[in-house]
Amino acid sequence: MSPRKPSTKDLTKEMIINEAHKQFITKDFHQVSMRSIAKELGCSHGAIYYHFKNKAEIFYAILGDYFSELNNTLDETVNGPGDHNTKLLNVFVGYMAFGLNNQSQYELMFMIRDREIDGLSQEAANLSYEKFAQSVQSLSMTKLLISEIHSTFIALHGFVAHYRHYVKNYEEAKQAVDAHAKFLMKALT
Amino acid sequence: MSPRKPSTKDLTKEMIINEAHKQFITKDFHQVSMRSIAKELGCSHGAIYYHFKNKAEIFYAILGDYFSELNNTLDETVNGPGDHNTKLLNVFVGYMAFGLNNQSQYELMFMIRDREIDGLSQEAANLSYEKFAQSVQSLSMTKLLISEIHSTFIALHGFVAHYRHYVKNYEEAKQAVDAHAKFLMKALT
DNA sequence: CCTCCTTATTGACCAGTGGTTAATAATCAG
DNA sequence: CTGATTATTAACCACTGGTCAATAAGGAGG
Repeated sequence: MSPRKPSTKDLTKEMIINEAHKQFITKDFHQVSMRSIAKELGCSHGAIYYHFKNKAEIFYAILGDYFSELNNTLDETVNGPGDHNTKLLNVFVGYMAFGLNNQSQYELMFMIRDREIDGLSQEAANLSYEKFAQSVQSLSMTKLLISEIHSTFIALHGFVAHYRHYVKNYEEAKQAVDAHAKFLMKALT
Repeated sequence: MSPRKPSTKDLTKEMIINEAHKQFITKDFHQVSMRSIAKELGCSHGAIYYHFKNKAEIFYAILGDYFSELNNTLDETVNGPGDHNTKLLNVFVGYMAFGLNNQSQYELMFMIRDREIDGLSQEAANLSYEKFAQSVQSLSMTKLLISEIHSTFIALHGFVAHYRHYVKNYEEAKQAVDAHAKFLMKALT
């Protein structure tokens, strides 16, 4: 009745995710194909479908870590040193830096709304936004409108969505990031 | 030496563009295929390649009109009635409305930076941005920083990029559009 | 050891994509 | 009618995501 021992080193979910992740760092979702993953893993692309029901599922599995990273960055900024205004500014900078340093991932996390999301990535995105909203409110001197926080988020999102075509990482857009963060500070006070 | 008369009704560039445009209204760039265009036109998809060197060229040909429309909307708002502040607000609202009412087109105009742009769409996008920047400055009471105008544009872009996943047109996001426009007004004053 | 059952994997297949190209049909000029 | 030019087709290429019958690999029980 017992199944085959998983100890024998066949293809594992982990191996697939690792390989997909590896390629995902330099290519985007559409450029990483099931066949390119299989080829690098030395198996047929059909085998992958035994472990994942489709391509999206592989990449959604990867995104979990990135949502965590984004949330942690947020937490660390909020709970870190400095006055409220500085922290708030750093929350903005941190968000943009994350987006620019993880462009392929950011795209899948917040930009692609592929056919029939299982709500998987969608839910995590909403959670991240909630955390962002609460952090911004807690760091603000005054009571903010929900729409103000939302507009702020959208403005940050717009920055990442725009600059990812022109820079490879945060470093290359540092000045613009700072300016945008200050612009948003002004809008909130 | 003269070629065949173009008067005979074969396949024309115009017919192809019209059909592509027609499908482009309800589907996005990736969903409209050379074969779907050819099928509707009653020709083989290979024939299209005689008139256009590739798929992108067809769609870039379409975008010209949309850039014009966007620019015209901007002009009309600036030269229309109302005080400066109201006009400025309407510039913001107009931009977002355009983006939400022409989502597929907006995507190609400002979001997709496909492999090796000929600078075709890129250039038009820059021109549109320049027009926007000048309009905003001319309507503003104070001298604005370039970075402020840029941040404003990016915030508008972010709004469209975000909301296009949730609404079908401007009407459905009217409230949020207004709030966002007011938010940006606050940031600029 | 041998059979049975489960799991994991292959490779052929499907329908679709953008793009190329040799052959050919259609048309015109001389 | 002949020859040149243009426009079109259909077969082809190399891809994509996805499915599935056949099968290899291994463990459990007799």
